[in-house]
Amino acid sequence: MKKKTTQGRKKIEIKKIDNLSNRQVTFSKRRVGLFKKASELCVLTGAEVAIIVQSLGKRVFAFGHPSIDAVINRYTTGSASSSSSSSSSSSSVADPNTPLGAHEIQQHNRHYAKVSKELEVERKRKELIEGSKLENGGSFWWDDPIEHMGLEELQQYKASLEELKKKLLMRADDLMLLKNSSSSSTNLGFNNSGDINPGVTAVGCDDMFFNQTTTEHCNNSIVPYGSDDFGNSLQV
Amino acid sequence: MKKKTTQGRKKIEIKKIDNLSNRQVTFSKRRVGLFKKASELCVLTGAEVAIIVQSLGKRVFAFGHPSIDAVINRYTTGSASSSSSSSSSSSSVADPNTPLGAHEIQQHNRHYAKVSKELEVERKRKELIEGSKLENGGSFWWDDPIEHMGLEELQQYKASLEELKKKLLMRADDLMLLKNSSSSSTNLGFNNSGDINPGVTAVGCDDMFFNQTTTEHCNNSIVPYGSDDFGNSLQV
DNA sequence: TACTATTTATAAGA
DNA sequence: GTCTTATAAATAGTA
Repeated sequence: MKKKTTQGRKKIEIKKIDNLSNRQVTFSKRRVGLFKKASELCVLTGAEVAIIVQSLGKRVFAFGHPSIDAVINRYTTGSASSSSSSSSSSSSVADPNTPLGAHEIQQHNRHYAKVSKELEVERKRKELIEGSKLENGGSFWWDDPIEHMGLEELQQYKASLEELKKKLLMRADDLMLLKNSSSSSTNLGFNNSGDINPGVTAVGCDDMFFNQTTTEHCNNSIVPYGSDDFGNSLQV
Repeated sequence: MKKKTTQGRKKIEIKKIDNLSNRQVTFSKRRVGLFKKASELCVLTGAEVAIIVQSLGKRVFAFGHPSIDAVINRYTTGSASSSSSSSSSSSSVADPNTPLGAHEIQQHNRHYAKVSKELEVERKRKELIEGSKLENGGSFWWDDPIEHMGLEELQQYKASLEELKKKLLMRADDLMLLKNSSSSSTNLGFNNSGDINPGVTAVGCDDMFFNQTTTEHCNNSIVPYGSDDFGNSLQV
């Protein structure tokens, strides 16, 4: 018969743990837990995940699927951000002791700028939606992100846009005829008669093997991370 | 008294979820959980964490404390070196554990909150579209007969049309951009040109959202994130 | 979404 | 670090 040897888990407040050793213990436990969660997320949903964790003691732990560098690289470069200058020499930076090249940093910066810009656009679009959603319930199909469309969907999308354009032109003509009181110079017509878009091609995503790497990097030593710690759930 | 309304959580095998929608749901849930765990780890132990998650749909979610870039940078450079260059403007360094300053983090959090909400809106909108695309059929608000409109109504109508036009133009630009940007990179000669209508190839891995969060239940110095200061206006 | 019944994660100890 | 235990949290399936 067992007696109650411990009081079991206690609820804790999410604030910095004062006691150093407790903090370290919690760090270890939760780091493992975090990585396990991450690996499960990868396996269950096929997502790609990269995690970098640095303890206060400067020890660095990393998790990545399909690889830390692949995910980070894609994040920093944004994949399609190629513009002039620097080549596509996206070398994977595997070792934390290997400094980023100027190219990577530039890419990174570009990416950041790009994302910021996108956010800006997104925000504006949101405002537009907010302002005019009454007209049709807030949903504009033409605002659908084309990034996620397949070929068929895109073609249909394009056709729809063109039809819409036609309608708008007709409508504009009607308006002009009926009431030509416009003070603004905005003309509703699309003076260019070209296609909105002849087609969209995207860079293919290279398929990745399912793989997981986890490493602990330490300033003075490298501690291999036992795959058993959380790799067990990764059995494929 | 409650009756047993659900059978509760079931044990699942850690293997890829076959059903797409289930997979998506699980992804969303677990991503949130993962980020929460990460934030707790940060707060409890003062660790620095960066997480990048890419769904199969190529959407990117990122978590970082004190900032994604800072952590990644440190990882890639292998040392605690400086900032992530661009974007950082504030210089208020208050907490030793947050080199970038709470202010910047706060900004990031706002950013994150906004974008999250926007994404939420976007998703809802998409659902609406999916559900009512056919319903609307050919009758959109801009098809309303203007003949019976009053002056005021007409002017508003015109404004709406102009806004619509703007949107369409932006959309067209987006399409163009995507098309152009995708044909770059390692062009070893097998670009899909030569085709009058290049067509569309499945989405590339480019567009992404930059999300950063650092827990909401953090009341100390790290992330002074006022609960719901932002979400209010976005409720649809 | 929101809700539960369960499974998991984990805080304290040993 | 490991193992135990009681309990807090996360979450799979459902309405």
